Amino acid sequence: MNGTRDVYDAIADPTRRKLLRLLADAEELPLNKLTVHFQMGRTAVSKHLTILKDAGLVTHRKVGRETRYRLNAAPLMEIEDWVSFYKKFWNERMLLLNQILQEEQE
Amino acid sequence: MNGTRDVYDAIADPTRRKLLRLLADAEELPLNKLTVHFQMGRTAVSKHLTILKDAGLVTHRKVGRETRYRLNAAPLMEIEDWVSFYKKFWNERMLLLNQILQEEQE
DNA sequence: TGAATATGACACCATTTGGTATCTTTTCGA
DNA sequence: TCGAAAAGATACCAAATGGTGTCATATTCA
Repeated sequence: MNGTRDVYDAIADPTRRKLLRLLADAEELPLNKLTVHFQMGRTAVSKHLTILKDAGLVTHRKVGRETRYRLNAAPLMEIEDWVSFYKKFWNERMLLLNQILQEEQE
Repeated sequence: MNGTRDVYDAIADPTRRKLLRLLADAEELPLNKLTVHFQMGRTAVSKHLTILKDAGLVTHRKVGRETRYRLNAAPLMEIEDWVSFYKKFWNERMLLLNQILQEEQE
């Protein structure tokens, strides 16, 4: 099911962010190749992939006896949109910081 | 305690994102003014604010009998950094989509 | 002073989360 | 053809999460 899971929720877990990164670097990877990079068992990794899939961040296809996963970054646009709203605040903060530093110099 | 809580984790909850937005629009707000915007009780909102505080996304100060909360957007830069890495993927996807649409037109 | 307001601090509870182990099915390859 | 590899499905469990209600404390103000 797509869009079932909140994207914010999907990326909250460090394991899932690492999975996204691995898929970003490798185009397409089966579960067992992904599992190697973690200390947890195959079932746990599979669950995390299901969550990513439910958020639309990952697609999969069966090839022989393995199911290969692929990154779909599109849903991350929502995060980008959301966070961009707050840019002005940390920019304002930067301006304030610069102002303070400048005053100290004088 | 600052930096105690993962920023990704802090923004995963919709209530907490709404809190950030309310603070973004209002500069400074006490707990009771914030609580009005939610269906849950005061204690629950307070807990969410503690989580935001632990992630460094919020500061607070006591004024009389109320404690006023203020947005600190700076930690969101980490999110911005993280998500910007994936921009190229949805851009590539866009390019691919445009290509397909163009082929269909011909 | 005394009531009402604002909040902190707990104790408590149901549900979700993130992991495990195990069993089954499908597929590969010697 | 038969054993091993890959993964799905499921049951289970401890801990975290997101709420609640209640009591205590500090502060305002009539």
